[in-house]
Amino acid sequence: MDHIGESETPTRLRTTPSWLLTQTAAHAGRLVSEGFGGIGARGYHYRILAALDEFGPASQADLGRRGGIDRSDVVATVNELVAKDLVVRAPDPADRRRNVITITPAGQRELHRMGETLAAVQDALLAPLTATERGQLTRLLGKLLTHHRQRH
Amino acid sequence: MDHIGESETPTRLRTTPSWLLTQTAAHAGRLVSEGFGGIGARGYHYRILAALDEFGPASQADLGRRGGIDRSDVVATVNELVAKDLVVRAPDPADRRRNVITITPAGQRELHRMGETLAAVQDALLAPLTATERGQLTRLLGKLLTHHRQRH
DNA sequence: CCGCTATCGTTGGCCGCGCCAACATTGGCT
DNA sequence: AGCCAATGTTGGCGCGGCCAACGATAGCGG
Repeated sequence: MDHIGESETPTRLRTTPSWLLTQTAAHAGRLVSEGFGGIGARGYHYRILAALDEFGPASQADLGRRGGIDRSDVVATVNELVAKDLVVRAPDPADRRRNVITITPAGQRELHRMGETLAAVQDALLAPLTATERGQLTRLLGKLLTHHRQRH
Repeated sequence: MDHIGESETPTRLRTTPSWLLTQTAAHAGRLVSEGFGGIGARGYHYRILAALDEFGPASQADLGRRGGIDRSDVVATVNELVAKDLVVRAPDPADRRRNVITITPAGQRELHRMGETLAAVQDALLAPLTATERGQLTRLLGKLLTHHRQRH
């Protein structure tokens, strides 16, 4: 009758690319969360610190655009980063609507730490793939991403 | 100095596989949500209906295992499916801890409809990829998934 | 110069998905 | 009989993505 069995995944799911994507992304997200959670941080922090480090001081709106974060979420994230002294928020004298966000030395150190844990996560995530396969994967995902970013 | 520019993505993000994964998964999820949302459904519904259709009546715990859904979330989802008459919940006479969930004809029709919208989403999602590239992608993702599913 | 429109920061809220703890009920095993 | 495992259910948490509204400010066209 019913084998008290191995709980197989339905074919309809196993063969659906979007399912494979969201599932692997969920695994990746869990690994990243664990890594970042260990140091009291999360993805939004890394995105904003990375943008600040690469492009220099910026307004919150710019940070949101570069990191793909909603303006409202940028507010909360910058609040957290300010509380940790990883970032400084100052009004922009040239445009009084804006705040200028600047990364602090402590913020750069934190970014470096997060980068290391992220690198470890990548290794764990891509463990079953060869070097060439990893290249294929990043290429294909990049292709999808650039395509759908244009499409608004 | 500062070009009021095109809000480029930081290199640290662009080159991180887990970032590519979660971003493309976010796009995929948005497409799926839009498709399903148009018919008042969501991902959990499809997962459970698909499992029921392929393996026949099952307990809620089994459904959760097959669809990768937490027991508590299965409860809520089955409630919704019952309210829509897509599924029937009955106590299992052979094991009074369990409920037996059975898909109804209306549920099968709904599953079919959802399958069609899902197929359309896959096309939109994978539009920029050739057939062989799509095969590569699903193969690589499948490899990652089976690997990390074993690792608990 | 005035007024319209756009942008910015901020608040507050919503949804989907993944997960966990607790509890009472029931089954299975020894 | 007694212990342990499984089940369904309730309630809660966190992250990520998104939207609506508002006041303040800038910029632009008439």
